[in-house]
Amino acid sequence: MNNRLSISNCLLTDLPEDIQAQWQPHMEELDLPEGHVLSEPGQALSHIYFPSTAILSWRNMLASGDCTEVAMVGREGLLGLYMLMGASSSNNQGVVQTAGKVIRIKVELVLQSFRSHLEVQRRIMMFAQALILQMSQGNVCRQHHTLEQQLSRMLLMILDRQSILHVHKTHEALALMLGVRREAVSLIASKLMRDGVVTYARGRIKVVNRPGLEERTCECYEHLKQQYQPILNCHKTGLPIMPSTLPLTQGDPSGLCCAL
Amino acid sequence: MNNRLSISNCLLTDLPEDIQAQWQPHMEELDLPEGHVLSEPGQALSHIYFPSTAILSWRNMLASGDCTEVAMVGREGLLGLYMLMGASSSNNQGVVQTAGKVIRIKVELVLQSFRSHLEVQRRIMMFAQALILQMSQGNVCRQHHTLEQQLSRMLLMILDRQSILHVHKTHEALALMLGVRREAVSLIASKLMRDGVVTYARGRIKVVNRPGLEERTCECYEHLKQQYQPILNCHKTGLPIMPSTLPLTQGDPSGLCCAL
DNA sequence: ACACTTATGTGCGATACCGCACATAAAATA
DNA sequence: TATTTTATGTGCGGTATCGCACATAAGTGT
Repeated sequence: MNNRLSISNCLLTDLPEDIQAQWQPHMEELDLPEGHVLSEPGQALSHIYFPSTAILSWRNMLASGDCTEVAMVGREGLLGLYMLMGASSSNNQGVVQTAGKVIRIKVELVLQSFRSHLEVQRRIMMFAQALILQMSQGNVCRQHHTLEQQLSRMLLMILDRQSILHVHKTHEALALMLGVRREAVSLIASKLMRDGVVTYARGRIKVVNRPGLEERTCECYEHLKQQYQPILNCHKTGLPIMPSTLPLTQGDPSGLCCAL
Repeated sequence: MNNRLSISNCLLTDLPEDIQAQWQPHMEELDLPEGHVLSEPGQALSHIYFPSTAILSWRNMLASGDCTEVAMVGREGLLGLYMLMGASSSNNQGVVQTAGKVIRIKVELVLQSFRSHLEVQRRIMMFAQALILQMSQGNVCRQHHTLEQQLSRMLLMILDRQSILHVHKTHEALALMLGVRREAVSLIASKLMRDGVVTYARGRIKVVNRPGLEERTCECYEHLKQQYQPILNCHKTGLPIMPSTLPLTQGDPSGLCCAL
């Protein structure tokens, strides 16, 4: 479908060369807007989605309309794991959390390589393991940590998965992800602003003091960071991550805000 | 190690016969007390544990000492998934939540079959998928549902994984699993007692009205039930689940309190 | 029978977050 | 420019849970 893509998904760039060659012609690149729904709970998927500059999220929705983001997937992973694990549906909605590019490949092709190629399997299962720990940590974190700690962690995790310091989100959107009220987020956001950790205006948060966020978050961030370290950095360097539409406001030679 | 065990772990009984035959001689049965720690965070495991009458849990512990049970594994699954997924350690502690028997097998043997045998892989990944949903549901549930709903769900999930109606747990132990204070659990427990849903005394809770619990819990239980249905019931019937030390107080021909 | 440990009951002030109502101001649209 | 929509600020009463202190009662060990 496409002969030359700027692949910045670590899972893809880390694949053995024969698999890369096999998949390459079947890759489709999409540029997706925030909020775009990729999979609905209870439904099968036709493609596996590999985020490159986009960030996707797994959203668990209740009948009441309440919902919570249970996991976040950036360039280190994929969306549609359940299709590879032999389930035909998931309880979660797959949605674009941060607009950007993703690469998609038909399930059958990925599944076939997953089953036949031990290295593909190993790589994807490392991601699955990291995902399990993300959800596990989410559980304790919600139980025992303040909203300020949780929000700080969420901002840091978003930064780690993109190349800019601007988080393009309204308080409303953040509240939805955290599963709390908008006002609660506003309150904490204004506190973070007062403390000079972030600045923001109308749906654009800029992190001006990353260490400040790290001070304000909980141990959960550190735990996850350690878990994600091996998979968030591409081994076979691959192509550089494409800068997004927003200009980098701080000199960042790596083009990556990730502290890993 | 053992030639004839009463295997009631669904994962094991559902295995292809050749694998069963291969694993059988390497199975070790253990009778473990509540609270026994099987794996510490950050450490590798030498064996994979398959609960038969015991229930194991994954406990995420914080530096402060606070902790939360992020997942529960009964006869439908195993403990040590991370060893199969290529990780050498997990952030979670693996601990015996309800005393009983488990079967353990050396990691190397399971791993070898897991890699070489598609059916073994498929079966274990279905369990992994269910586990992911358990954690996912745990996240929304903690965020949006009352403690009464969560406690009811926990009791139901325990019942589904054992053959008796007595939950052998103190309020303290339940509070630890839910990540809340002991007093909070006591308060709700006494309410459930007043309502005739359970009776209890000194660490022994008896569910006398299961439908009552189902009314009091949230949709999360139903979601998980559907997900666990295919793996909680052994297909190749296998041997009946051994009744535990406590006598069955109600006629239960199946010997199973599970409503699935 | 005794002291001791463990499991549960109860009260009270503190806190974090909810739910709602409404104000303000910046962007989008007409 | 005027109007509407969207994003955020703010206040206030309500509720769930916390953290602590202490009472009670059922088992346990000597």
